[in-house]
Amino acid sequence: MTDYITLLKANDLKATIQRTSILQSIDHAGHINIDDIYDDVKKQYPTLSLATIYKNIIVMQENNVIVEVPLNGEKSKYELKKDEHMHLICDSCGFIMDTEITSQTKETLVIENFQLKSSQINLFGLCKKCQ
Amino acid sequence: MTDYITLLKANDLKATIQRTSILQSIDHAGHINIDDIYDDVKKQYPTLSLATIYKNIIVMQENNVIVEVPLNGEKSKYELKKDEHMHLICDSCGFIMDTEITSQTKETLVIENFQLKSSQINLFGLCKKCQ
DNA sequence: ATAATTGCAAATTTTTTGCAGGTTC
DNA sequence: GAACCTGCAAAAAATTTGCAATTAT
Repeated sequence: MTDYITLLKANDLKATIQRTSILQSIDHAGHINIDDIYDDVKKQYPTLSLATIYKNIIVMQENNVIVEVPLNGEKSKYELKKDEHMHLICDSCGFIMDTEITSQTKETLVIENFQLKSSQINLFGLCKKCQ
Repeated sequence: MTDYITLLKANDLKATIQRTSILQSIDHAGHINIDDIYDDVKKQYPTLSLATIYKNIIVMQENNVIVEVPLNGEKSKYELKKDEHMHLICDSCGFIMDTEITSQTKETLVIENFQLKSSQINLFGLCKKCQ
Protein backbone atom coordinates (compact mmCIF):
# COMPACT_ATOMS: atom_id res chain seq x y z
CA MET A 1 0.00 0.00 0.00
CA THR A 2 2.78 2.38 1.01
CA ASP A 3 4.44 1.29 -2.21
CA TYR A 4 1.61 2.67 -4.30
CA ILE A 5 1.64 5.94 -2.39
CA THR A 6 5.34 6.27 -3.06
CA LEU A 7 4.88 5.35 -6.69
CA LEU A 8 2.18 7.96 -7.18
CA LYS A 9 4.08 10.73 -5.43
CA ALA A 10 7.24 9.92 -7.33
CA ASN A 11 5.26 10.60 -10.47
CA ASP A 12 3.67 13.87 -9.33
CA LEU A 13 0.27 12.48 -8.51
CA LYS A 14 -1.61 12.90 -5.28
CA ALA A 15 -2.02 9.66 -3.41
CA THR A 16 -5.76 9.18 -3.06
CA ILE A 17 -7.36 6.04 -1.78
CA GLN A 18 -9.02 5.64 -5.18
CA ARG A 19 -5.68 5.65 -6.96
CA THR A 20 -3.95 3.30 -4.59
CA SER A 21 -6.79 0.83 -4.81
CA ILE A 22 -6.81 0.95 -8.60
CA LEU A 23 -3.07 0.32 -8.60
CA GLN A 24 -3.46 -2.52 -6.16
CA SER A 25 -6.07 -4.10 -8.42
CA ILE A 26 -3.85 -3.78 -11.49
CA ASP A 27 -0.81 -5.04 -9.65
CA HIS A 28 -2.65 -8.00 -8.22
CA ALA A 29 -4.13 -9.04 -11.57
CA GLY A 30 -1.04 -8.30 -13.60
CA HIS A 31 -3.12 -7.31 -16.61
CA ILE A 32 -6.72 -6.17 -16.25
CA ASN A 33 -9.35 -4.14 -18.09
CA ILE A 34 -11.39 -1.23 -16.79
CA ASP A 35 -14.56 -3.15 -16.01
CA ASP A 36 -12.69 -5.73 -14.01
CA ILE A 37 -10.83 -3.03 -12.10
CA TYR A 38 -14.21 -1.50 -11.30
CA ASP A 39 -15.69 -4.77 -10.03
CA ASP A 40 -12.58 -5.30 -8.00
CA VAL A 41 -12.22 -1.94 -6.29
CA LYS A 42 -15.94 -1.68 -5.54
CA LYS A 43 -15.61 -4.58 -3.16
CA GLN A 44 -13.53 -2.41 -0.87
CA TYR A 45 -14.81 1.04 -1.84
CA PRO A 46 -18.40 0.66 -3.02
CA THR A 47 -18.73 4.37 -3.86
CA LEU A 48 -15.70 4.49 -6.10
CA SER A 49 -17.13 5.49 -9.47
CA LEU A 50 -16.41 4.27 -12.96
CA ALA A 51 -15.80 7.87 -14.02
CA THR A 52 -13.01 8.09 -11.46
CA ILE A 53 -11.42 4.99 -12.90
CA TYR A 54 -11.56 6.36 -16.43
CA LYS A 55 -10.09 9.67 -15.31
CA ASN A 56 -7.31 8.03 -13.38
CA ILE A 57 -6.43 5.51 -16.05
CA ILE A 58 -5.76 8.47 -18.31
CA VAL A 59 -3.78 10.49 -15.81
CA MET A 60 -1.76 7.52 -14.58
CA GLN A 61 -0.81 6.67 -18.16
CA GLU A 62 0.27 10.25 -18.76
CA ASN A 63 2.39 10.14 -15.65
CA ASN A 64 4.05 6.86 -16.50
CA VAL A 65 2.56 4.84 -13.69
CA ILE A 66 0.64 2.40 -15.85
CA VAL A 67 0.68 1.20 -19.46
CA GLU A 68 -2.10 0.21 -21.84
CA VAL A 69 -2.01 -3.25 -23.40
CA PRO A 70 -4.26 -3.12 -26.47
CA LEU A 71 -5.70 -6.46 -27.55
CA ASN A 72 -7.58 -7.82 -30.55
CA GLY A 73 -11.32 -8.07 -30.15
CA GLU A 74 -11.52 -7.05 -26.52
CA LYS A 75 -11.05 -4.04 -24.31
CA SER A 76 -7.53 -2.93 -23.53
CA LYS A 77 -5.93 -4.16 -20.37
CA TYR A 78 -3.58 -2.17 -18.15
CA GLU A 79 -0.42 -3.10 -16.32
CA LEU A 80 1.96 -1.30 -13.99
CA LYS A 81 4.81 0.33 -15.85
CA LYS A 82 7.77 -2.02 -15.70
CA ASP A 83 10.98 -2.66 -17.53
CA GLU A 84 10.68 -3.61 -21.16
CA HIS A 85 9.20 -7.05 -21.62
CA MET A 86 7.06 -9.06 -23.97
CA HIS A 87 3.76 -10.85 -23.43
CA LEU A 88 3.03 -14.53 -23.78
CA ILE A 89 -0.72 -14.73 -24.26
CA CYS A 90 -2.48 -18.07 -24.01
CA ASP A 91 -5.05 -18.61 -26.77
CA SER A 92 -6.88 -21.03 -24.52
CA CYS A 93 -7.10 -19.50 -21.04
CA GLY A 94 -6.23 -15.92 -21.93
CA PHE A 95 -3.55 -15.60 -19.31
CA ILE A 96 -0.90 -12.99 -20.05
CA MET A 97 2.60 -13.66 -18.81
CA ASP A 98 5.47 -11.20 -18.87
CA THR A 99 8.77 -12.43 -20.27
CA GLU A 100 12.11 -10.80 -20.82
CA ILE A 101 13.06 -9.72 -24.32
CA THR A 102 16.46 -11.28 -24.69
CA SER A 103 19.44 -9.40 -26.05
CA GLN A 104 19.56 -11.90 -28.89
CA THR A 105 16.06 -10.92 -29.93
CA LYS A 106 16.89 -7.23 -29.64
CA GLU A 107 19.91 -7.65 -31.88
CA THR A 108 17.74 -9.11 -34.61
CA LEU A 109 15.36 -6.16 -34.47
CA VAL A 110 17.82 -3.54 -35.66
CA ILE A 111 16.28 -2.27 -38.89
CA GLU A 112 17.83 -0.03 -41.49
CA ASN A 113 16.27 3.40 -41.89
CA PHE A 114 14.28 3.05 -38.71
CA GLN A 115 15.38 4.59 -35.44
CA LEU A 116 13.96 2.20 -32.88
CA LYS A 117 12.65 3.68 -29.64
CA SER A 118 10.49 0.96 -28.11
CA SER A 119 8.76 -2.28 -28.94
CA GLN A 120 5.59 -4.18 -28.23
CA ILE A 121 5.83 -7.91 -28.64
CA ASN A 122 2.92 -10.26 -28.04
CA LEU A 123 3.36 -13.98 -28.58
CA PHE A 124 0.22 -16.10 -28.85
CA GLY A 125 0.00 -19.82 -28.25
CA LEU A 126 -0.58 -22.30 -25.49
CA CYS A 127 0.74 -21.89 -21.99
CA LYS A 128 2.15 -24.80 -20.07
CA LYS A 129 -1.14 -25.63 -18.37
CA CYS A 130 -3.22 -25.53 -21.55
CA GLN A 131 -1.06 -27.49 -23.95
CA MET B 1 -11.70 -4.84 -58.03
CA THR B 2 -11.98 -8.36 -59.43
CA ASP B 3 -9.29 -9.26 -56.92
CA TYR B 4 -11.51 -8.32 -54.01
CA ILE B 5 -14.42 -10.26 -55.46
CA THR B 6 -12.22 -13.32 -55.75
CA LEU B 7 -10.86 -12.78 -52.27
CA LEU B 8 -14.33 -12.57 -50.77
CA LYS B 9 -15.67 -15.59 -52.59
CA ALA B 10 -12.62 -17.63 -51.72
CA ASN B 11 -13.51 -16.97 -48.11
CA ASP B 12 -17.22 -17.82 -48.36
CA LEU B 13 -18.51 -14.29 -48.44
CA LYS B 14 -20.84 -12.78 -50.99
CA ALA B 15 -19.18 -10.11 -53.07
CA THR B 16 -21.22 -6.99 -52.48
CA ILE B 17 -20.20 -3.58 -53.66
CA GLN B 18 -20.02 -2.49 -50.01
CA ARG B 19 -17.50 -5.18 -49.20
CA THR B 20 -15.32 -4.63 -52.20
CA SER B 21 -15.18 -0.92 -51.55
CA ILE B 22 -14.29 -1.45 -47.90
CA LEU B 23 -11.52 -3.80 -48.96
CA GLN B 24 -10.29 -1.35 -51.54
CA SER B 25 -10.14 1.35 -48.89
CA ILE B 26 -8.20 -0.87 -46.49
CA ASP B 27 -5.87 -2.07 -49.21
CA HIS B 28 -5.19 1.42 -50.45
CA ALA B 29 -4.46 2.79 -46.97
CA GLY B 30 -2.54 -0.23 -45.77
CA HIS B 31 -3.78 0.29 -42.21
CA ILE B 32 -6.92 2.26 -41.47
CA ASN B 33 -9.56 2.65 -38.76
CA ILE B 34 -13.33 2.40 -39.11
CA ASP B 35 -14.07 6.11 -39.24
CA ASP B 36 -11.53 6.68 -41.96
CA ILE B 37 -12.89 3.76 -43.97
CA TYR B 38 -16.31 5.35 -43.64
CA ASP B 39 -15.14 8.76 -44.86
CA ASP B 40 -13.36 7.04 -47.68
CA VAL B 41 -16.08 4.77 -49.01
CA LYS B 42 -18.76 7.44 -48.71
CA LYS B 43 -17.03 9.42 -51.43
CA GLN B 44 -17.95 6.71 -53.91
CA TYR B 45 -21.05 5.28 -52.23
CA PRO B 46 -22.66 8.05 -50.19
CA THR B 47 -25.39 5.77 -48.88
CA LEU B 48 -23.04 3.14 -47.51
CA SER B 49 -23.77 3.12 -43.80
CA LEU B 50 -21.51 2.95 -40.80
CA ALA B 51 -23.53 -0.01 -39.52
CA THR B 52 -22.63 -1.92 -42.67
CA ILE B 53 -18.97 -1.21 -42.08
CA TYR B 54 -19.16 -2.43 -38.50
CA LYS B 55 -20.98 -5.58 -39.55
CA ASN B 56 -18.55 -6.31 -42.34
CA ILE B 57 -15.44 -5.63 -40.35
CA ILE B 58 -16.63 -8.34 -37.97
CA VAL B 59 -17.58 -10.86 -40.64
CA MET B 60 -14.46 -10.25 -42.72
CA GLN B 61 -12.31 -10.83 -39.65
CA GLU B 62 -14.15 -14.05 -38.90
CA ASN B 63 -13.58 -15.19 -42.47
CA ASN B 64 -9.90 -14.34 -42.47
CA VAL B 65 -10.04 -11.58 -45.03
CA ILE B 66 -8.84 -8.79 -42.75
CA VAL B 67 -6.98 -8.48 -39.46
CA GLU B 68 -7.32 -6.05 -36.58
CA VAL B 69 -4.30 -4.03 -35.51
CA PRO B 70 -4.99 -2.82 -31.97
CA LEU B 71 -3.11 0.32 -30.96
CA ASN B 72 -2.47 2.26 -27.76
CA GLY B 73 -4.69 5.26 -27.17
CA GLU B 74 -6.52 5.15 -30.48
CA LYS B 75 -9.06 3.07 -32.34
CA SER B 76 -7.91 -0.17 -33.90
CA LYS B 77 -6.83 -0.16 -37.49
CA TYR B 78 -7.46 -2.95 -39.98
CA GLU B 79 -5.30 -4.44 -42.70
CA LEU B 80 -5.79 -7.11 -45.33
CA LYS B 81 -4.74 -10.52 -44.11
CA LYS B 82 -1.22 -11.16 -45.33
CA ASP B 83 1.71 -13.32 -44.49
CA GLU B 84 3.18 -12.90 -41.04
CA HIS B 85 4.96 -9.59 -40.67
CA MET B 86 5.74 -6.95 -38.09
CA HIS B 87 4.89 -3.26 -37.94
CA LEU B 88 7.27 -0.34 -37.87
CA ILE B 89 5.21 2.51 -36.44
CA CYS B 90 6.54 6.05 -36.63
CA ASP B 91 6.09 8.00 -33.38
CA SER B 92 6.15 11.22 -35.34
CA CYS B 93 3.98 10.79 -38.44
CA GLY B 94 2.08 7.67 -37.38
CA PHE B 95 2.81 5.77 -40.55
CA ILE B 96 2.73 2.00 -40.22
CA MET B 97 5.05 0.00 -42.39
CA ASP B 98 5.01 -3.76 -42.79
CA THR B 99 8.31 -5.56 -42.48
CA GLU B 100 9.32 -9.19 -42.64
CA ILE B 101 10.01 -11.00 -39.41
CA THR B 102 13.38 -12.54 -40.12
CA SER B 103 14.17 -16.14 -39.39
CA GLN B 104 16.86 -14.93 -37.00
CA THR B 105 14.24 -13.11 -34.98
CA LYS B 106 11.94 -16.13 -35.02
CA GLU B 107 14.71 -18.36 -33.73
CA THR B 108 15.17 -16.12 -30.71
CA LEU B 109 11.46 -16.29 -29.87
CA VAL B 110 11.37 -19.98 -29.05
CA ILE B 111 10.30 -20.06 -25.40
CA GLU B 112 10.30 -23.00 -23.05
CA ASN B 113 6.89 -24.16 -21.85
CA PHE B 114 5.08 -22.06 -24.42
CA GLN B 115 3.76 -23.51 -27.65
CA LEU B 116 3.99 -20.56 -30.01
CA LYS B 117 1.22 -20.17 -32.60
CA SER B 118 1.50 -16.60 -33.81
CA SER B 119 3.06 -13.28 -32.96
CA GLN B 120 2.32 -9.60 -33.02
CA ILE B 121 5.37 -7.36 -33.15
CA ASN B 122 5.14 -3.58 -33.24
CA LEU B 123 8.31 -1.51 -33.28
CA PHE B 124 8.01 2.17 -32.46
CA GLY B 125 10.47 4.85 -33.43
CA LEU B 126 11.25 7.27 -36.22
CA CYS B 127 10.83 6.44 -39.87
CA LYS B 128 13.36 7.55 -42.44
CA LYS B 129 11.50 10.73 -43.30
CA CYS B 130 10.97 11.84 -39.72
CA GLN B 131 14.38 11.25 -38.22
C1' DA C 1 -5.31 27.60 2.19
C1' DT C 2 -4.86 26.00 -2.32
C1' DA C 3 -5.22 23.19 -5.85
C1' DA C 4 -6.53 18.83 -7.16
C1' DT C 5 -9.77 14.96 -6.94
C1' DT C 6 -14.13 12.67 -6.30
C1' DG C 7 -18.91 11.03 -7.34
C1' DC C 8 -22.87 11.89 -9.45
C1' DA C 9 -25.77 12.74 -13.34
C1' DA C 10 -25.97 14.14 -17.87
C1' DA C 11 -23.93 14.36 -22.37
C1' DT C 12 -21.39 12.40 -25.96
C1' DT C 13 -19.37 8.92 -28.63
C1' DT C 14 -19.02 4.29 -30.18
C1' DT C 15 -20.93 -0.01 -31.36
C1' DT C 16 -24.78 -3.25 -31.91
C1' DT C 17 -29.36 -4.65 -33.14
C1' DG C 18 -33.96 -5.40 -35.55
C1' DC C 19 -36.22 -5.38 -39.51
C1' DA C 20 -38.21 -4.19 -44.25
C1' DG C 21 -36.52 -3.98 -48.69
C1' DG C 22 -32.94 -5.21 -51.97
C1' DT C 23 -29.12 -8.15 -53.84
C1' DT C 24 -26.20 -12.21 -54.77
C1' DC C 25 -25.64 -16.66 -56.38
C1' DG D 1 -36.03 -18.60 -55.06
C1' DA D 2 -33.35 -19.09 -50.89
C1' DA D 3 -30.28 -17.15 -48.20
C1' DC D 4 -27.87 -13.35 -47.29
C1' DC D 5 -26.89 -8.34 -47.08
C1' DT D 6 -28.01 -3.39 -46.70
C1' DG D 7 -29.54 1.01 -44.68
C1' DC D 8 -32.11 3.11 -41.48
C1' DA D 9 -33.47 4.24 -36.96
C1' DA D 10 -33.41 2.90 -32.42
C1' DA D 11 -31.04 0.67 -28.58
C1' DA D 12 -27.20 -0.42 -25.94
C1' DA D 13 -22.54 0.12 -24.40
C1' DA D 14 -18.48 2.80 -23.57
C1' DT D 15 -16.33 7.03 -22.47
C1' DT D 16 -16.20 11.94 -21.30
C1' DT D 17 -17.72 16.10 -19.11
C1' DG D 18 -19.41 19.71 -15.66
C1' DC D 19 -19.85 20.82 -11.24
C1' DA D 20 -20.54 21.00 -6.11
C1' DA D 21 -18.56 18.75 -2.26
C1' DT D 22 -14.47 16.67 -0.37
C1' DT D 23 -9.58 15.61 0.25
C1' DA D 24 -4.35 15.85 -0.15
C1' DT D 25 -0.50 18.43 0.58
